[in-house]
Amino acid sequence: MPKKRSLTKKLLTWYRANKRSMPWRDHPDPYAVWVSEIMLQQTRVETVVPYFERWMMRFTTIGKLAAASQQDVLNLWEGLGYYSRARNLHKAAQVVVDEHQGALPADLSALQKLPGVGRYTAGAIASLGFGLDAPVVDGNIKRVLARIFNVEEAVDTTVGEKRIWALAEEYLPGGEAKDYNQALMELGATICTPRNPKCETCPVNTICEANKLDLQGERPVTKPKAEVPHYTVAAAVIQKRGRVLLAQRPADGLLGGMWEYPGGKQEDGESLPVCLRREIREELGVKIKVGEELGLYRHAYSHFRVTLHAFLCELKVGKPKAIEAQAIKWVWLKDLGDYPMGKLDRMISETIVAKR
DNA sequence: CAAGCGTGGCA
DNA sequence: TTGCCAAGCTT
Repeated sequence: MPKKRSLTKKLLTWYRANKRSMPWRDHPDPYAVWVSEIMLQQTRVETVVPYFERWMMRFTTIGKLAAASQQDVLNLWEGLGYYSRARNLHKAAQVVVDEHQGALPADLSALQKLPGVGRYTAGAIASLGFGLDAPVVDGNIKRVLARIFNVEEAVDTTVGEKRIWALAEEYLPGGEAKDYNQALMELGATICTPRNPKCETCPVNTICEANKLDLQGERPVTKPKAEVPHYTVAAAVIQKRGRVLLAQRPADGLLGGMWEYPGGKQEDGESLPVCLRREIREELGVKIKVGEELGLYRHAYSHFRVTLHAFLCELKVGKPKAIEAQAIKWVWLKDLGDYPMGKLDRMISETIVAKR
């Protein structure tokens, strides 16, 4: 086993000489650390930077965030994905105002009680925001520690996770958690990468067990992943006097709270127009006439792929009432930007505008 | 505790 | 084109 002192010293020295500049790193305060950590969940630094800048400009304090509408919050988050993060951040801000006088608590277990804050994020706010001695484990750290210590258990199982957290805690240098945690993550992001790690320039290559055994490619061990299903989906662009009908998705689940063109999944053996008429009847309670196809869009989500066919439609019978959807609204084309949508619906919007 | 939850970059 | 993965959390 590597010696603690020698490992942590090498990592800290390397980090202080090589850390990248980031907006939340250059002026750290607990609120900025919190927002950045939520945005960075499963998301790359370069993607987050512009969202973070806009967010901190618009919601300068936790109080301002708490007082905002969910619509404004989702709008700033649009395009970033995993929208429950935005809804939870908003909710948590209200908890912080109501129960912690508007300031984040400098306490690991109190932090972890906030919606959207798990063990990693609580540790990150505690160490990076408050300078406390708390360990963190993210995807980078799992990989880095699994290689340095040649961990043979799969890191995405309960047993493997426990082992990694124990290593993170055991090797945490007292008083240096802030830089040490970031050093491990920075090493994972820039040197100890999933593919083609740059072991030649790694500051701990003489200590790393996987490097010594030439097992970098075999670590970390993970369990096999499930196949992703493929769905065919139909969406209706229902127009009326220059406006289109948007429906708001239910608050939870996929794209929760976002606006979309109504429609849904094609069932076995069903034609697309039939699918669309059925979905619109169930979702809005009206009948439509299906017209020409506006476009075909392919998109990959985390756990499935879709091919979406969008059709220009007309209302035939009845006035749309929200049944499956939370709410519906006729929206001028120029106002589409005010409504937070997922990628696919945004693509359809662009096609509509381009075709006019 | 396995499954659900977005999007973009890269090989 | 497809699969993999990226500063995870919730149910």
